[in-house]
Amino acid sequence: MRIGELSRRSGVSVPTIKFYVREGLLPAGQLTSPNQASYDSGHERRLKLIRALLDVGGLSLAAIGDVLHTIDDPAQPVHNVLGVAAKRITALEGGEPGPELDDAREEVAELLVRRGWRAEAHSPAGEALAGVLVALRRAGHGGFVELLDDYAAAAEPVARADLDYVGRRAAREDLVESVVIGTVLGEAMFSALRRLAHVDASARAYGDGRPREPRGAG
Amino acid sequence: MRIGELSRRSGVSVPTIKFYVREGLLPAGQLTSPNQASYDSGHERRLKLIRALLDVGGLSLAAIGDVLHTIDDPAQPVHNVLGVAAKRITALEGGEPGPELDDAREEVAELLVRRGWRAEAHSPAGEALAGVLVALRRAGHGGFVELLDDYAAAAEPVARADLDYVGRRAAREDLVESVVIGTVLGEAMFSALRRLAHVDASARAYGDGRPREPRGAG
DNA sequence: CCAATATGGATAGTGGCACTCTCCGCTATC
DNA sequence: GATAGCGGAGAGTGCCACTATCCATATTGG
Repeated sequence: MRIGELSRRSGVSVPTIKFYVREGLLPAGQLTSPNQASYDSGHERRLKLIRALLDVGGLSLAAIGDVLHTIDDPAQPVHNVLGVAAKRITALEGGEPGPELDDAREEVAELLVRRGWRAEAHSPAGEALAGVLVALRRAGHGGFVELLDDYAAAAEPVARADLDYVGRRAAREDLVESVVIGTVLGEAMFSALRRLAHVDASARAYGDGRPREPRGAG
Repeated sequence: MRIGELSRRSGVSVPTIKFYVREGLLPAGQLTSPNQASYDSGHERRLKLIRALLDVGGLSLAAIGDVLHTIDDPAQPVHNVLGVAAKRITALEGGEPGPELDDAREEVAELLVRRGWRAEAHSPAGEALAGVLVALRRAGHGGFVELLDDYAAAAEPVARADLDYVGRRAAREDLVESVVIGTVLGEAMFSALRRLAHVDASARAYGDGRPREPRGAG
């Protein structure tokens, strides 16, 4: 197909597709003449992945480029792809160093031990968590940190479900893509569900005129 | 205190504080002379809240202004504050209408019935979820939607913990602020935990028994 | 065959965002 | 009385994700 059809199918304008090719996010089409090229379903798929990561995942084009580059490198082991995807979701670069941050890192390390998680406190995710703890305390809501274990307990089955989904993929290309999609869009999915659950819990707690009803486990 | 000290305490530069005042995010200081004003701990607290929502929560200044305006309006009921906070987290404006989106909305409605959640499918959170489902399918990973119930089950205890934390606040100002902090930073906290849990699950599934590889190798 | 449209490639420009700079006349402080 | 800081306001900056324009060439429909 030519660029016009690719544009129609993907919902991305022709100039934007050209822009993505220039930026190295999308491979150029196969040239059939000096100024004609053909694109295939791989281009369409890649374009949809870019738009999902950009629009729903909220990643920057630079971050997306990083992720795609890792996906396309067949030498990269799968867990590296996960690492890059996770790293680029949050651009939270540590924050200001200081005793607050050191304490938060220590707390993250303790949490990992407490839960027996095989992860490092200094990994990007660990740093992001420490940054959140610091921000909570700085904002005067250090009490919220008490929920850390509740949150961690909820994160475990989610992560298991994610890995289970990824594990069902056979082909490497499909696998690494599902890692990225699962990491990024899974986050958006959970966030939306959490907010829906908030609405529910808030309706029950603060009243919308209807009587309270107990809910299953509580 | 004067603006210089406020800047030192909050870590926000003087021009940026002035900018926030101009934009209506921060109330002006109490004028003691035509060109002298004094700021108090309330300003400091508000400034730290702004930075937390901006740096960690990833909200835009416009969204933060919206949220703060709702917080400051004593007539606003608490669940409205939650609604505004939830609404402004994701700027996901519905996406393109079409049969895909209608189907996704229907799916969200069914989920709400299935779980007995008192929330509306057409709420911002419901729309956001529908948007994620559409994006997953468009990206060729509709299978990920199978995890919806697993995710929802994990979201319930998280939402309960959030509301429980909020419920322990007495003063209205503290309460609505904790709603915002909990909604926004809680999301960042869970995301970081989920990624840590991924690392753990991935280490067990793909790297078990082997020594950890340094990042970037491969 | 020819006009209208589409294409690849490149450079330059746009609009939004979150600041940041500069200037002014005035005030607090050493 | 010199110096640093201050409140206020407009203009400028840098980054980001496009978007517009231009050119020579290709394809397409009549």
